[in-house]
Amino acid sequence: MVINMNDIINNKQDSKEGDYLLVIDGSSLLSTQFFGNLPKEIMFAKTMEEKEKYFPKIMQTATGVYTNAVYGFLRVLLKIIKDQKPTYLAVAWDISRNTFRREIYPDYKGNRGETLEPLKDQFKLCQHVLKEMGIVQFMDERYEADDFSGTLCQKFEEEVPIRVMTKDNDYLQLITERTNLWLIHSTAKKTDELYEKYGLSKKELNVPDRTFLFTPELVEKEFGIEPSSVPSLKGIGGDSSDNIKGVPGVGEATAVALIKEYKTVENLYEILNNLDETGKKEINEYWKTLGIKRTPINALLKISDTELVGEKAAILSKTLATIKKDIDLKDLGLEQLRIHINTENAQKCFNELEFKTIKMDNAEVEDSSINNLRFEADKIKITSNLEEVETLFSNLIKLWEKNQKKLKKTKKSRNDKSDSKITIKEIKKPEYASEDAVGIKLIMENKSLVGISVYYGSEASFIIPCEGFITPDFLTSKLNGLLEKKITLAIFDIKKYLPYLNANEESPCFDVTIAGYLLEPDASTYEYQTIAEKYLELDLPSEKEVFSGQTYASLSLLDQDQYKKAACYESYVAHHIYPVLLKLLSERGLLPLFAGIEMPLVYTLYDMEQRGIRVDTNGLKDYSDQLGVSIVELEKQIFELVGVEFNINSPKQLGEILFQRLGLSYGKKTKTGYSTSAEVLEKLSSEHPVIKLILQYRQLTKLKSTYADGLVSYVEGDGRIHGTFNQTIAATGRLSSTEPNLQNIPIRMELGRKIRKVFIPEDGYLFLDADYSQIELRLLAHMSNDARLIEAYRQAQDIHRLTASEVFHTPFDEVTSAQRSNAKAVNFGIVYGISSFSLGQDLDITRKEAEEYINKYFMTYPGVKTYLDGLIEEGKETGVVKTLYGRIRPVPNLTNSNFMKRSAEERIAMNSPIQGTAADIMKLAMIHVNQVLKERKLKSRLLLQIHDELLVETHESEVEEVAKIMKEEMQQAASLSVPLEVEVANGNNWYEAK
DNA sequence: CACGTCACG
DNA sequence: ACGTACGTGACGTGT
Repeated sequence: MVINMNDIINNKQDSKEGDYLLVIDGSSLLSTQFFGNLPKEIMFAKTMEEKEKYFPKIMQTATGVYTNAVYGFLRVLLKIIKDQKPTYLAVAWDISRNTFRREIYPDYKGNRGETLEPLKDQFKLCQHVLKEMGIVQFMDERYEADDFSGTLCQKFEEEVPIRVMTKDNDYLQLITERTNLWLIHSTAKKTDELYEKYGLSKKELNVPDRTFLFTPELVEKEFGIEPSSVPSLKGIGGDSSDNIKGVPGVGEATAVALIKEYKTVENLYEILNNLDETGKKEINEYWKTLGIKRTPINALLKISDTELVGEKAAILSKTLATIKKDIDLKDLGLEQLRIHINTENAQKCFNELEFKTIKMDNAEVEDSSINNLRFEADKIKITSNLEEVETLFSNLIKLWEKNQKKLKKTKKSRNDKSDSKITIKEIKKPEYASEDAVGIKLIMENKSLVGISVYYGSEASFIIPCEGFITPDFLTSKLNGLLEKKITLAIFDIKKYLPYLNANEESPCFDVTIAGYLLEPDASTYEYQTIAEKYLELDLPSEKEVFSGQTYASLSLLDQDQYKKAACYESYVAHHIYPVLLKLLSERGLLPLFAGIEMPLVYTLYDMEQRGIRVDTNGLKDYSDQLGVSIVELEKQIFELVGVEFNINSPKQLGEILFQRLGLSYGKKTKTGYSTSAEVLEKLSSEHPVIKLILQYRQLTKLKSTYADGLVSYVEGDGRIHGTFNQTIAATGRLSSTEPNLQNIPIRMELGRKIRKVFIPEDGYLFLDADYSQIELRLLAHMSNDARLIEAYRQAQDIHRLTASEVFHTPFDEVTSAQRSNAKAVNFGIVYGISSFSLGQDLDITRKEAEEYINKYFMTYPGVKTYLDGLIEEGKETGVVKTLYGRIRPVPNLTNSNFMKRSAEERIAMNSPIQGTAADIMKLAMIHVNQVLKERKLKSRLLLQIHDELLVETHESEVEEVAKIMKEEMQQAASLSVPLEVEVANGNNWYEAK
């Protein structure tokens, strides 16, 4: 049977979305981006002098040209071109205040302050860049951006639908069925609230971030008036931003109510001017029914020769607020606005402006070069014939060898450029072939191998189901044969297949999933579909999509064509992606980390999972029963106290009981109701005796469901739990543990801690537990190179006490335990990327006091301050922060205009290098410990890693030797400017060994 | 399937 | 202008 590869690789569908014209109010967008990308010190500063102090912190080029606004503008623009895909584009600018409106009203926009110095020149700069990019722009001394926008709308809306992007709401008047508005808000929250209010999905509407899509209907719903009434509304109510006064004495609410009723200024005065005294009284009464409180009729009818009041003011204000739609644009045609970005010029500008994180190719504005992968008409052979399979493999090996010879001839030796500051101790590690790998997929069903798919170019691509003479063992031996020939195999998630793949640390196995993870550690998945799309620009159906609809539980996987497809896709992508990822890893300095840490670690983790950890199932059941008894008792008492039975586990019901039935004072609220978190409840514990019981109940049910009962279900036939360690989840480089999570077994509370007694070693064995002492703070000392912190650790001082002594101005020996524990919180806070707000909350002190602590801390350890600031700087410049071993963490939001997002990213930038380096070091230690144990043929085995702790099951006869190995390997995993301390303990269960 | 809550480093 | 600590995973509830 032969499958044509064209049937398998579906072409990317050219989803033809509707053409439309996008008109951007450039001045609006540039100024919002300017303010959004200012350092927060400037936002907080009150006086101009204070603001100026921080101008040097604004993004600028090496020569001191401010670029923050232009940067933001371009990012937004390119993102829109990519995501919202406009067909035509025009940008309109305000370039002068001397517009025709000033001729009729000299105070027009008279209330505007001076533009901030750093923004001034960016208008011209931005216009220059757009010009270079080939984007059509409109600007003129006499007209404003809105007049050009209005004119463009008028001219083209019959030809093509239009979107106008601005932050000024006087543009609302331009809205029609054909012309919609993207109104820019300063915060995402505002827009989200609006979308929620009207039950709209941002995603479906496909709108840019922080903009709300206004249609005529939505204008009507939100403001109660039609778009065309907007100038009249401003005619009455005025517009403070443009210094349009409206009718003096009439406020905004009244103006809205009047325009809602009369639509235009003219209609309103038509009636008002023809009223007699009784008519005025009647209309006053009528207006009251419209919700108009203070009667504005006198103000509306006021007449004066000297002042601008009443109708005269209304008419003038309306005129000023009316957008001009008939500027003569000569013979401008729509086609002249079609987007054709001159990418070369654009990239040149970006380089000049030193925008390293904006690349033209982000925008996908050009037709991405036709993907040659799509046109391969490769053939996949499916066979379970022994003879055929043998031939396929031997042909594959011949082909490989031929290709390698070719490659070696043309290839210059690759320099693994690495900027990691520490060399990785020599261990066994794989050597990968240049640019060429065999893509392999092992097809599993119920944890057994049912076949493999191999992809190696058109001449050696096949699927082999396990049938007849083709056994799992046979396939294992064939794959092994490839590895012995040093043939590089590219596979997704190798650890999953190690039962059938006899690979070890030195095998040239390239785990595509892990490579994807190192290149982009905060991605959500690394499935073939995602990887193919990201790096090969190839659109494949995901495994899920392939399977959807037609799976037959009764049939074995490989009897179903769609399973074959998915297997083919995966080996196909693995093969094609190898040279791409290898190059990227090399370019980004990630190869030493990949080959020296992550790949060898795969086998260590596999060993740990295979070994599993023994559990005293009876002990676990007893523990569960005891908890059960206490829970029932607590339940009874709680129901008695509140006088009604309810589900205590339901935050909804509990909230209603506590805060409505019992009337307790609620603190926080969540999206869905009252918060009943432990934090909130603890503050209430004096208000009602039931609170303490509820907290106890929570504690016990958690222990019973998650730990006691939860763990029992994971114990396998051998009396052990074989959990999974995930290597590609945590964005910092840490491991994660699932099914079950063995990294969050209780320890902080005694009751929970007791559960550790059921984790027991094999008969004749003991547990050895080793943990790094304060590894993150020590790394902070090393990485910041702060003299004082380093000295303190070299002298083995109590770091929390030292910090307390300095921060609280107390002699070292007189530091109280409360001071020490506060200082400890500060130390932690620093590692997490501190904010005074949160530290204050944590310590229950004011924000100001917390800020004092932080300031004192930074005065004590000035190197730390410099280091942390440097991390943010580095992140802004390069888009990533790095660990000592070169592991990267993207931090794209350091320039986000949303304060919250930006601040969160700053904390990430400060924390990730530290947390990540600790993870790197621990991983190295694990590989070493595992390797030494095996080399020395010891019976002891590594079982668990809990971030800074290792648990080993040690044979009684080996305790001392293994304790020494652990301590030494962990301490020597990295050589830093401060010592790494490791504490080792042993015991007959996990409780004792800690 | 999202959310709230809580367990760990 | 925003209302937060960094990094995880499992459970129960309620849509």
